[in-house]
Amino acid sequence: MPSEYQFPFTLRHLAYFREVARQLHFRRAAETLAVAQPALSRAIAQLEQALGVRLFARTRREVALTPAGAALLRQLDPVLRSLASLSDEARAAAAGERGLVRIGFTGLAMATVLPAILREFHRRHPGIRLELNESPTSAQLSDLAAGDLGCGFFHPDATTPGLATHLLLRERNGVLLPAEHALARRRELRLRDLAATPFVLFPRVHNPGFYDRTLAAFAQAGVTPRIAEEVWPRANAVGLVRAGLGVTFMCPSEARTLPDEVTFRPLSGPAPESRLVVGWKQSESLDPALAAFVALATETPRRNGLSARSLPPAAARPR
Amino acid sequence: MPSEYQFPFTLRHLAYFREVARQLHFRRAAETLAVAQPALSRAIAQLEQALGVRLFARTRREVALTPAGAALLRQLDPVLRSLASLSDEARAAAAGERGLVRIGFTGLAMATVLPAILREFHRRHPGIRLELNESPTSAQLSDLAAGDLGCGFFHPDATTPGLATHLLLRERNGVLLPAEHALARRRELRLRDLAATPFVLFPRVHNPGFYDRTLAAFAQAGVTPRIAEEVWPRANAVGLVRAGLGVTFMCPSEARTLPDEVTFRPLSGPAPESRLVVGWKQSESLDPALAAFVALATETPRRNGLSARSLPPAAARPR
DNA sequence: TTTCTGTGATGCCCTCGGAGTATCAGTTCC
DNA sequence: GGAACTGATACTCCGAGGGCATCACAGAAA
Repeated sequence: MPSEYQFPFTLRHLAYFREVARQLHFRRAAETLAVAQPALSRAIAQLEQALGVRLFARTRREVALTPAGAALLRQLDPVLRSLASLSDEARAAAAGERGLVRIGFTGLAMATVLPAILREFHRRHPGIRLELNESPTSAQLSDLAAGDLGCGFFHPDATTPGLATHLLLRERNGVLLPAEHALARRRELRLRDLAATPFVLFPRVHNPGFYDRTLAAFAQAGVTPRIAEEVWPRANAVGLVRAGLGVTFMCPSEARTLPDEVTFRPLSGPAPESRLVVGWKQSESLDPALAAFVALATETPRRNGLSARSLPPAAARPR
Repeated sequence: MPSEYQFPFTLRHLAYFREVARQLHFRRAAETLAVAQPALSRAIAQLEQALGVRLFARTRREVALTPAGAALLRQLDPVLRSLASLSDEARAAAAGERGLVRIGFTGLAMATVLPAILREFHRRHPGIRLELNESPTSAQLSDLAAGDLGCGFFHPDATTPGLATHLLLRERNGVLLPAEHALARRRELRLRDLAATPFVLFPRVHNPGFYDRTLAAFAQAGVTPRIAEEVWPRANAVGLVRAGLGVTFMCPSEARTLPDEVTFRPLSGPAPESRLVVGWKQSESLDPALAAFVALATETPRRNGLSARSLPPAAARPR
């Protein structure tokens, strides 16, 4: 591994060489470079000695490039150009015009608010790349704490210290059931109607908040649910319902595009509630690219197709 | 056009930054770089001021990269690498391991000696690119004089001053005639047999030496040729012969792969002679890449499939 | 041939910036 | 509260880079 770069020349030498090579005339090049001619002669001599190669064939009357000089000149411009762009790139990164934001999300986020946010963000900040990872709430929380994730779209449990969150979505769930299910003919269901029906749920660890609210809703309705299967990610629950293994809960937002063999019905009375937040690590100096993303994600979310009344005031704002 | 590159930083700044960014520790980085820690602190501060961007987030106890610093670090290595390769490339060019040789050639050269030379040269000097242009002798001579051509494979006329040449090929021509031609049944022909047959030749200007030797051979045989067509490049003469428009001269070397409709027959007695030389501009300091090519082209040419006795001693050698 | 003009190289001196030493100011751990 | 460690600052020194004057040489002009 090249741990050290030691250069036998300086950028000054290279810039001087370039000008002499372009003009093939020391005096004029010196004038262009705004230095005296002797300084230029010395600088070129130093560069030649540093490289161990003669760069110019000088007669008393003419200056010509040697093959080595020609090779150097040919290769020099791209290098100088990318060197010059270094500062611009660094400034762009500082201004949040470049960068990478690592984003975690759950299936509900991708089914609801996330696509619109991504599209808009890419429009506003084309220089910032996004890295998207679907992962459960629990994993996102630890990744956020470890700094492996810039921000996450997840389902909040208790508030985690050091984490700022902003509520994006709060929806009463409905029920997804096989189309041929007896209850599918009703327009609306109640939890207690489902006492005898096996449920498809998910491992509590992945989203304990929603899991617990679900069981609380059952308790409130005076029913003990029959949990037939646990599956993850939740999107796979649709397949199990379709196969007739049971019914499951689902947000109305998620229920827009469904196969024919399943039916979505809203719940009246007690119902589990899904909450989606965007969360990021509290910090006084947020990465500019991340700050830009969070700013967009926490904007007034009317354009996400949610009715304004379903949303509480913002919990926190970056910066 | 960016005529001037002015850098607000030096390579020293960049190398220092890189080391601090890698170690995230000023004191240890200073030790690695073999400077005192204050010098490093100042250099980084200067770089930050020059770029107008904070590169490190320093607490009294910890150093971290800012987004700008991360961006700079990410982009820096490739630039430093190509910068470091500059000297190697220049040295390689001086040593003749890099470069470009512009080569002119005629059809005869490509049909005989050139392919083997090109193959061997590419094997020995993979870093040197070759630019190949087919052009007549006259054009090559002026291009060589003007420096637009490094060396040429052509048919010598009078020796041109300032040009070094080396004879590669000297062959008595035979005759190429349509397969159904009456004379095609003979194993060998004489020029005077061809008195009544129309000839396909070429404009004298393109190769006056061979043209004149051809007419001289006719005169020696006591025949005045009937010139039916003039065509250039000479390879196209095969097509005309094939079409039955006449016969033409050809080297045995060229006559190895021919269509069925034409027949090659050697000449006994007087016959025009083709000469092929490689020539280059006489100079005390030849471009290393060109020198390498000329050295190969003027090597003992046995491997070109020519009998040694048909070749005079080398006329000149580079260097 | 001689003179003149223009080329890049060299000698001398000065200045400015980078480096080292010593030290400071703040943080963390015991 | 002290010890140990961090990066930043003050001060001095020195050498690299620059300018000015000049040299050595090659063509052009007379």
